Amino acid sequence: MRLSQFFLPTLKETPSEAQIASHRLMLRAGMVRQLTAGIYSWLPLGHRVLKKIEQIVREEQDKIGFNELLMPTIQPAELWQESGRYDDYGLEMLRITDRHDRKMLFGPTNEEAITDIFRKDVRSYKQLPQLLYHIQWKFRDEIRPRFGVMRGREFYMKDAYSFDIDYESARHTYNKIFLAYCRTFTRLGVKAIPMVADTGPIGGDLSHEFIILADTGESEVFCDKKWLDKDLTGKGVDLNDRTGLENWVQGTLEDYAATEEMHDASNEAVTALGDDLVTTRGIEVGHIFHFGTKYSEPMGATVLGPDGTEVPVQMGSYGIGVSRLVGALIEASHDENGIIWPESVAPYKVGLINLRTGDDECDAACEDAYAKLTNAGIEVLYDDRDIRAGGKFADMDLIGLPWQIVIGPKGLKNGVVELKNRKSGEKTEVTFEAALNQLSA
RNA sequence: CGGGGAGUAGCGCAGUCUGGUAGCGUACCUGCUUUGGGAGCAGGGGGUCGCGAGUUCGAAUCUCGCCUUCCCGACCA
Repeated sequence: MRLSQFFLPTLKETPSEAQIASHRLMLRAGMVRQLTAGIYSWLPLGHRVLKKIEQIVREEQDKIGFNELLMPTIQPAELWQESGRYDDYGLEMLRITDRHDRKMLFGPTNEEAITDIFRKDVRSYKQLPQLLYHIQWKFRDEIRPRFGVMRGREFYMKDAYSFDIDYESARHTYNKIFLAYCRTFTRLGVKAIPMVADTGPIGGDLSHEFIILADTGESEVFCDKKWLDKDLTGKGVDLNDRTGLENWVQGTLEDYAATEEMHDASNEAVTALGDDLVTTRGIEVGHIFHFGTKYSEPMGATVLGPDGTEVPVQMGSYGIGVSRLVGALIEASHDENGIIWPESVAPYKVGLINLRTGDDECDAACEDAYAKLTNAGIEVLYDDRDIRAGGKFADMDLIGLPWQIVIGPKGLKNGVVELKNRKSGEKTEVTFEAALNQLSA
């Protein structure tokens, strides 16, 4: 993409409403613009990151056998009256009325809707388990939206739902999701620590939150320092081996980690840690629940078992805050000059900087580099704008692409370009071909 | 919802106390000179001063009401 043809409204100064790093940087880097409190438009750069995160989340769901579908954002009130949550959910649910005076709502989550889909078409235990998910916008009318996309009212979430015949089977599904989440966050380039969680209004008895450690996190968290460099990729774990997977999950959860609500300072496991207990703040980016028959029972989601009796199915739901992750990743990775994207979610892999737009030799070298990078399948953002070098450097650091290739008259005289790593700040002078090779690797 | 800020050009701000032609920086447009980490000079465009009432000869400024937004707290992917 040529920057001259890209909508990238970067800001030199921070709009006064933005307080925390991710919000400031998302506005300055031209990723989002606020429409009203807690509701944002995603500009091209932000949209690319959102879609990259979404795709990684999707791939890891698909790998454990979940089926993607898409449910509506608007739901009828009756469904929620059936589950009993229409009254329970409170003011956070945005309620609306259609032209026939029918009560509708903008979905804050989809347990009811998915249960309705399930109950209409699944009749037998032989059809279980059913593993379904979608990635869709949600609306929760937060009392106080804040921190940009981290606590918006409208947000993009992956929510998965499972239906199993019994607890053992449901627990296996839970374990699969647990592994998929560990892998998802690892691929996103962050450490998200699973912590035993309060099940809250969704209910149930088995639940973990995945928390990214960051100073600006919303809640205080406590964990064994072993978590900080623990491998969560679950290499070699066989998804079909129930016992093996269960053992891996239990082994992983062996070390202490708890959110503020669940933390118990007098617990033996905590006191034994001593200085190895890390106290910091965290951002919740995922939450998984097993809640049994909480919805299947009132809503009549039953199947016939092998013995011919009708049983309510065992359900679970599993969420990842996709739009929140954009902010959370920035909180976890930035410096005074801007964002530092992990390569897996960067809007482009490389920024190509033409230091002297308008200079024939520079333009030709950059055009050649742009074509070669593009042909090599490398996502490149080419800054061909006719502005001074300083502005290009500043913008490129701000938007945080992992690599920069800087081409200017001085380097060209010596047949070299500058290759800069955004994260380490390391700059090397190499031939363009060497840079291309390194980036292709 | 309780407490505390803020609404003046795209963004950052001054002006409000003490009423009298709406300003500065930056961004934007034109020209010239520049060009390796946010250039210089000259010229130029852009404002219902959040909205509505009121007081006054006259309101960004004073009074009343409303709206929006940000921060702290209780709640949450």
